[in-house]
Order: sequence, then C-alpha cells, then structure tokens
Amino acid sequence: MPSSVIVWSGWQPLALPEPLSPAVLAEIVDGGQTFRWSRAPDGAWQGAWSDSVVHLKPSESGGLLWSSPENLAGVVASQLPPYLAASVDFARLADDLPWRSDPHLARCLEAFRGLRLLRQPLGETLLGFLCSATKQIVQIKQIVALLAQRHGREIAAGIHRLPTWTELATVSEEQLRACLLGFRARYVQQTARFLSERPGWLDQIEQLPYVEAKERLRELPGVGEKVADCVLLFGAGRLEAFPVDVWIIKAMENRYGLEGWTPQQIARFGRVHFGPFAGLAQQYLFAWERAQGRG
DNA sequence: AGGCAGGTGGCCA
DNA sequence: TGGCCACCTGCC
Repeated sequence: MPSSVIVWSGWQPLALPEPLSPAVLAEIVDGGQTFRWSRAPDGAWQGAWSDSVVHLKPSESGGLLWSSPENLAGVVASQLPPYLAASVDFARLADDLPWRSDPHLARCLEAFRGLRLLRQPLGETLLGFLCSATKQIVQIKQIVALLAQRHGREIAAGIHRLPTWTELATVSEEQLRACLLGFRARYVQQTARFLSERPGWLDQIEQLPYVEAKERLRELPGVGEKVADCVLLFGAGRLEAFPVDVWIIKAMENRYGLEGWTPQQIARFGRVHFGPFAGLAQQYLFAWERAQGRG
C-alpha cells in the first residue's frame, strides 16, 4: 500500500552516448513518441511506464539526472536505461542517414542533435497510439491519464500505471468513452478482447521481422499503417518503420516536393531514401515540422 | 463559437 | 487499387 506522500530519491546520474540539451529532452519525452510525461513543479519531467515513475532533468554536463519514488528506485534503476535505449548510439545511426546529400535532413539533424527514439513497453505503446487517431498530443495525454487513473493499478501515491490489456478487457465501452475516447473506445475494447484471449500474442510480435510484425499488428481493430509503424518504432525499436502522418506528409510536400503523393507512396519513398534507420529520420523531420507549425 | 484534429474501416466504382 | 466518408468530442 503506497503511503499518501511520495518520498523522492536523490538525483542520480544516467550516462548517454551523446549529450542532450533541455529542448531536445523535451522533444524526446513530449514530442509524440509517448504520452505519459509532463512538467513537475520543479521543472523536471515526470514520466511513467510499466511500474516505473521517474523525474528526469538534464545535468550540467549534458547527461541526465533521475529521481524516483523511494519504493520504486530499484525498478526504475533497471528499467530507465532500456526505456531510453541508453545503450544505443543514435548519433552514429544518424550519421548513417543520407544527410550529406540531403540539405533539409542535415539541418534537422543539427537543430535537434541528440534526439533519441524511446524503447517503450509494446503494449503501452499500442494503447497510446490506438487512442491517437485525429487527436492532438495534449488530448491523447488526457485520455491515457484518465485510463491510468481510473483503470490502472496505483504504483506510487496518487500515480497509477496504465491498465494491462487483460484489465482493459473488463472495462465497458461506456467507461472507455467516459475517458474521452470517442469512437476510439471500440478500437480499444475490441483489441483488449482480442489480446486477452490470446496470451503471448503481442510478445511474439517483437521477435518477428518488420514486415511480418506489421502485418500481425494490423490484424488488431484500429491498427492501420500509421499506428502499426508507430508501435514498432517507439515500442519495439524497429528503426526501419516509417510512420506517415499529417506532419510527415507536410514535410514531404514542403521539403521534398512530393505533392499529391499518397501516404503509402510517401512511406515507400521514406524507406528507400532514408534507408534502414528511416524511422530515426522520420523523428527528426517530424520535430522540425512541428517546430515550424508552432511558429 | 465552430471547425478541426499523429487515422481507420467500410463502402463504392 | 483508389477515393470518399462516417466516426466522437474537447480544444484552440
């Protein structure tokens, strides 16, 4: 039983292969890869995944400092590095992207140097992106916050984890709609029923090659091309996944002259042009385009 | 105040 | 295969 007040551990360092600016950290945790991060009162980022809750802030040296509720410190110490894919040298992967012959990509890499792709739990990633259809990031965050608060187990005082798919299978469509899901409620409920009847089905996906993994994911109601690619990119470390959303369509029209191309054509262009780490390029293009959109 | 929003699925030619 | 449209409803 969690106590009524959270006692936070002292700040602890976490090393990454390359330094990170505050703005790029913000882009990583609040740029649409994940929907469970927000600012804590002291300005640090507070995030949650699985049974972990953490505060995160940049250190003077360009590394990261983290703190967690005392009772979760052990879990977080072991789960934070894989969540941040801390062993992956994204700078080296970015250097393999075709920036030498692609001036727009080159300026994206420079503007968001240090950008990383998270390695989130697959099931939670799926849930987040099932909620995302024609929603803005702020609204998706509200939805998952409600799902956690109302239907997920408490892991620290007042902080709940997301419900598992088995738990979601017991939640009525009406309750889901009450979490602001709208027509997405049916996707969540049908997917929950599907998965709860097939233990291990989702975990198997992580072992499959990209194309097959994507095919399998698309069997789930509410999972199309875009959501499947997001789940594989942000929840399974498949860097060849190239999600095509409205921002990427804009980027391809404005920066690459691909006007009138269908999402499928753009996806193929992306994988051919950017290569095996196309998903990393996508995240840079996405960050750039959003920054322009905000003015 | 009202249009619009990180898509998907189902229908039609 | 390709294009169109309904689907919910809380924000800016």
